[in-house]
Amino acid sequence: MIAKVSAQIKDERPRARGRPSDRGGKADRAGASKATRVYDEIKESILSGALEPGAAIDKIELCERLGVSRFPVTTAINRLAYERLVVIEPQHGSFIAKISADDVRDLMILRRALEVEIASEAAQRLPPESMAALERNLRYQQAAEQAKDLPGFYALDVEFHQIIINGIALAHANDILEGLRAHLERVRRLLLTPPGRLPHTLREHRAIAETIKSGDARAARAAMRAHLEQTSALLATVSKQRPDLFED
Amino acid sequence: MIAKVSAQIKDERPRARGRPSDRGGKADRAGASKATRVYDEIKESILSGALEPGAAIDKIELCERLGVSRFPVTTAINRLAYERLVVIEPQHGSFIAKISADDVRDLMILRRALEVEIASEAAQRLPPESMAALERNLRYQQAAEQAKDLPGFYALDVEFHQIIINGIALAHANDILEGLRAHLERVRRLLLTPPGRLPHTLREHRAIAETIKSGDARAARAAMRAHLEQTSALLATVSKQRPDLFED
DNA sequence: ATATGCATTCTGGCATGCTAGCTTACGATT
DNA sequence: AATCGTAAGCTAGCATGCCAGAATGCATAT
Repeated sequence: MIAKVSAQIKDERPRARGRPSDRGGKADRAGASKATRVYDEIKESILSGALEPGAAIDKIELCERLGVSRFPVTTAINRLAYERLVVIEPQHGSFIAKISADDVRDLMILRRALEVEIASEAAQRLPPESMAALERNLRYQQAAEQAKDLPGFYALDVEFHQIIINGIALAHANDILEGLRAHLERVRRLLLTPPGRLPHTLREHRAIAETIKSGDARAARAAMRAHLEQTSALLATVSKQRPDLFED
Repeated sequence: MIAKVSAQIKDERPRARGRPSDRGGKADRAGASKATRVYDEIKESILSGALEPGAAIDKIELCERLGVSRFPVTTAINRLAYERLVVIEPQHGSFIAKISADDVRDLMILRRALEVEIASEAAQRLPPESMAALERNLRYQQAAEQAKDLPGFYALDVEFHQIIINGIALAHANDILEGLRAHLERVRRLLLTPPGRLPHTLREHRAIAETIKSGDARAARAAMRAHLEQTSALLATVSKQRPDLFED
């Protein structure tokens, strides 16, 4: 028996299903590769705002703090660069991507385009389980709204949209929207949604669920479009009040 | 202007080391990093069909053939895995992603959703230079159609759509559609478009350009939707004739 | 003959040392 | 004093060696 040190590597369980970007689940920190763990760590820091736009990423410090070598960190940063959350300047440094107001606008256009189409598809072929999940989610939303639980409501909001996407099994759409939402999430955490909008949002969600349930693709389209146009408008107005948060 | 592939890296021009006449091949991207060159190389092989779906990627052979170490190859394959063109199975191997008929259908839904929205935006704010480029592109398309130059026509087809996207400066949309098109390109090269459709395609392109020029967002939407629904239908019917090319 | 176990030999993940470009700051020259 | 050239210190890119998991094939036992 060799007295191998292997530092803190003890409970490595690389599950057979080791995909770089699995579903949007939360409990995916256990059996992943080091690169994936570092990726998750940095991404969370970016989305939460702990790493501010434009800030340099100190790889060495990250290596020491996470107890890994530079390789997983480099791999993780490459992934983040691919989704444009960081910008790599060769032979110079890696930096947290800045947010431009134009980008936010564009991202919302794209998100709207995709989700409107998805709503249409869902009206035609959302499986009953997903419909049930949607209605259950709406009941929780109501509870969160009455309790004025803003973070809870937001989590349910995200889940609401995800149930629809997962229901119609558009794997690529899910990936893409995940990427879009990552960017939008950054600004959302900067610009707090006014609590007064919760009842409206809940109403809009209900309208979406109802139109999907009725199977009316056109109505579902319209409901989703109206909902996301509200969100777009909100982002636009609030971001105008805080131009300091954006570049250009 | 040619869209830069994976433009998350700001500048790339590391001078090659002491090996002036590396490969006698074409110096298509002499200024890019090795990882990017390998990425381009593999991607082209996948899109062209030289590497068939399901095939294993022999890293060592790639290293020797391209004269690089395993690092750039690993980095390149990681990027490709991120866009789902290859599947990495840890401790087992990396394989060219298979094509499923469902994926093709989903990808076309997404592409349609995005491009319809983009057409609408373009009708409202496509700059005159892009409009001019569009009209010039259409004249070339006519020439290619009359010459029955199928590859040439396809290249112009791709450019046509790209002019619109670049014109309204949706950087993210460009990236995403680039990724979608990469997948769709694979099946396109497998399923040759019947030459008889060229005149129809040209007519549809003209209709799109005209509606954009007129500034009628709704009409542009409809024209783009009609065009891409034709493409979807074509892909669907032809792929039914060749089920052997897909999995499931 | 079949099934089981073991070892060979693949593979990708990871650690680490080296190379070269970019930035900055400091000192020399005018 | 202002400017320019140079060197020092950063960085990411790259090469390479090692490790562990996973398939494969062979040998052995039943």
